[in-house]
Amino acid sequence: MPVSPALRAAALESKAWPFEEARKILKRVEKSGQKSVLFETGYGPSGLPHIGTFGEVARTTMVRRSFELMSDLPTRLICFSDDMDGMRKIPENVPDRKALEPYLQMPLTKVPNPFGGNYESFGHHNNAMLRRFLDTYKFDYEFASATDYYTSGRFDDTLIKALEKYDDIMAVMLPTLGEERQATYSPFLPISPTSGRVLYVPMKDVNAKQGTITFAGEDGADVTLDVRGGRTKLQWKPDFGMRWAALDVDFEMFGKDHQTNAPIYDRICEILGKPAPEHYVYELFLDESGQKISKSKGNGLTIDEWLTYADTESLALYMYNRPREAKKLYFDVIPRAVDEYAQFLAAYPKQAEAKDKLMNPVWHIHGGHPPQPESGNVTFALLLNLTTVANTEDKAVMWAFLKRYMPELSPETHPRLDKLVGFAIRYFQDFVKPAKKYKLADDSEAKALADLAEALGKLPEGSSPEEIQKIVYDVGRREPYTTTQKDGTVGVAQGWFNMLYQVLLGEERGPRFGSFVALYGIANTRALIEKALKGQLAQE
RNA sequence: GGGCCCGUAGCUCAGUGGUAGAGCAUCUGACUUUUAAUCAGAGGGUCACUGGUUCGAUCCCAGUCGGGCUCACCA
Repeated sequence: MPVSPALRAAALESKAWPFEEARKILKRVEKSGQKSVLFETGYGPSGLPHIGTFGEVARTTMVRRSFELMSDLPTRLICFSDDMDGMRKIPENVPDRKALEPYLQMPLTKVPNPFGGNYESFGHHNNAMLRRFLDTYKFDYEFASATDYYTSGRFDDTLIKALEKYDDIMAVMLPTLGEERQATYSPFLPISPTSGRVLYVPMKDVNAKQGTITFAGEDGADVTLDVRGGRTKLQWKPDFGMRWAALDVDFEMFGKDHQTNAPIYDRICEILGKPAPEHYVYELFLDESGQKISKSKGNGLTIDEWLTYADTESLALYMYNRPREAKKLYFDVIPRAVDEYAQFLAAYPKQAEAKDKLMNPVWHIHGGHPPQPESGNVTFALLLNLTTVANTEDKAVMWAFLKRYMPELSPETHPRLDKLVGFAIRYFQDFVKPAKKYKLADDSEAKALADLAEALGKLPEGSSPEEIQKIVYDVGRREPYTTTQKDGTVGVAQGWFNMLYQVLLGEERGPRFGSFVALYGIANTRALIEKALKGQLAQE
């Protein structure tokens, strides 16, 4: 789709971070005169997809879409899995760990899949998980496997180049290593022709003309191996640079943990004759108490947890916001993200100037095509509150509450709201309900409740909230709940209602009780009272 | 030590070269048969500090102080 000149001009000026990054790429392509642009994200073989994976692809895509506003050059995104890496240790979370022991140090694509199934190997399994993950969020990407790329020969030319520049590469690498490691370091890792393991051994000879390396094999005898066709792979740092050079990668972002090493990857890439890609360093996430989130610690939020309680758009907003800040990632940020997203989306159609539209996060979240916002302004914070008040796990009851106040709403016309209702109910089930503390009714309270149940029983199902409320007051007008009103008549004290909430709902406060009964149902309420009188609620 | 980021209301955080903002919390008032997904309002900030650029700086620049994260022969 052609980009309007006004939009393009705004993109070239915009201060939104994806545009800042895209401009760096634009400068680069103007200089090189290249005809296409390649974005890359990379994955370690061990980790299953996690929230950082989502963030990296989402953010890279934001830069990509921003770039497309500035330039007509075609772009691609490659998601590269380093599945040829040796299995250094057996992951904790696999069945029958012992069965994997014989495969230690072998490329992951040679390790049998501990999860069984149709996948050729553990690596293939992990790749499939990654792809399924990315597909779930409808990312536009091309998957790439290190094993495929190495074995098919796509890296061969660059590997030969690395042999030619072997000394230069060593000169970059050695100063970054400790003394001990320096003695044995090699940028080339042969795959043992006998055992299939990835070998970390020093080189005895490198021959660029022949395309071979020579090293001491596992039995001690010298082995000479052609580096091409997947017979060798490169060490981590040179591998980055080699890959960038071989694929002509233009942009790759990564977390701060790579920051110090990035200049080394870049240098290798340049030694291999290609300009290093543009980079963007993002911050890692912290948990509620400010500790770094790590998979092994299991702190912070997982992507599944986020998406249990909120939608993808809210997570994308979180990822858009200030990638360079170490942000806390825990439950409390979710409702806010959901509501802010809705606010930004509602504002978008009203924004007349391209400049403002491009500063709106929803432009980036939706790649320039945000959907129409829904009418109504029910916030997620409100819905979360409402589940507590309504004390329900039933969407229909939630909607009944909603419609009483805003009759124009319905699940059919407001599908997004309906989804949020579902999320709010999960929140209720997981956080509110377990925290409930039901009070056990004492004798006089039990008597009052029994009277209430009886009085309610005389009302027909479907009575109005007002009728029910009248009964509730009538029954409550007894000791110790009476109070004298301004006009001198006998009224019902707040304590009566507090008792009802504490005993029946496990809350300190609640909705207007007549409304609650009308929506919850008279028979249901009587059953609830019965359970309370038997002490069943307090036991739960 | 190198690098990155942060410092704005009691708390969590937005924000912009032109009179400081939200949510929560606090307080006040109204209303309902004293129950709140109600309504109206209030208080509270040297925008860390110092200098510079500018007609004007919370914002840009330099420095200072304070805090967080990251890197050390793992990819």
